[in-house]
Amino acid sequence: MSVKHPHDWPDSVAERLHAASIRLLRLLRREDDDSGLTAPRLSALSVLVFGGPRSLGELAAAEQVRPPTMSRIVDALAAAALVSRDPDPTDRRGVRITATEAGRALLLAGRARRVAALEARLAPLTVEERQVLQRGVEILERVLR
Amino acid sequence: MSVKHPHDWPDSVAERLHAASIRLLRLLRREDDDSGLTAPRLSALSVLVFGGPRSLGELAAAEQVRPPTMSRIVDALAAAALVSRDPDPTDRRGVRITATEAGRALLLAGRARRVAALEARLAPLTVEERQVLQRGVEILERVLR
DNA sequence: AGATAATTATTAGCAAAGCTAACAATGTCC
DNA sequence: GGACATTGTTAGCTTTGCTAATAATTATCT
Repeated sequence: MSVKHPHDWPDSVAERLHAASIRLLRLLRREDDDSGLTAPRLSALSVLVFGGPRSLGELAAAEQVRPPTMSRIVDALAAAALVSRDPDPTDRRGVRITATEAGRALLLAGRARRVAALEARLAPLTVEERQVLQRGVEILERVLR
Repeated sequence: MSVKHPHDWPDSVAERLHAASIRLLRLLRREDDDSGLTAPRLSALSVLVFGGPRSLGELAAAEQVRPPTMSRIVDALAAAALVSRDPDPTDRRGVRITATEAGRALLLAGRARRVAALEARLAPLTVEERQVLQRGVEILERVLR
């Protein structure tokens, strides 16, 4: 009962990491308002810009959303000329969704705002604190992979 | 132009922290499906359970949502007997929203699932790595305050 | 005190996001 | 060739988000 419980102590790393991540993203979400896109559209576009073109099903899976939901999000993005829907040459059922140059530009500007807002928060940190934070992020990245 | 740019180098701490937080929460979101509550309801309930009772306006502000939106979320939570809406004794316009015992129990169970999932991910870490992560989280908590 | 203004929450009505079910089109397999 | 699986869309529902308008109460200012 004591060995099997990884968090017998209060305020485990996991709990605090969980809470801190929620607060961080909630804080940065405000920056997205200026983009003119809703959060799900922005998020889907982000996958395409940073992860490259993919099928609708893959995009839905990446966003943890059902295909019909993603289909309508792509509708909106395509209507705004931020993505293009092209037929998959190898499988004519499939669709290849790609971010356009306009979509890429819009997304990069938005992410820059978010990162800048976070940078501003991090500005008062000492060099040592930044290093600790960086090593923590590295570990976290490994854990999430 | 070079001094004023906090991230002239690629993959700044802010960028990586941002990306890692997104991935972390996306991963843990799956655990919420079992709760029977939607994400906004779960999140509002969380504020009440961990932050204590508060007015509708305060709750809306905490969730970065407009009062009408929160009013309906509270409707649903109250209908499920997870929160109670009581009149504010000092200001009869106001409403005091409190998590019920059932709401508290449901939320704690859900958070336990999320934290357990994250604990499972952190399990392979060495003691030293956990310590680095912990110190990183402490810094992050301070930055977000 | 009494009129006016500000605050608090709800209701109404709209757009967007999520879902399941049903469907069309294509690909796979025997 | 024909049964079956996969891929994406359409249809129709609930929930979430918003703004505008309303009711009720509290605060303010002569």
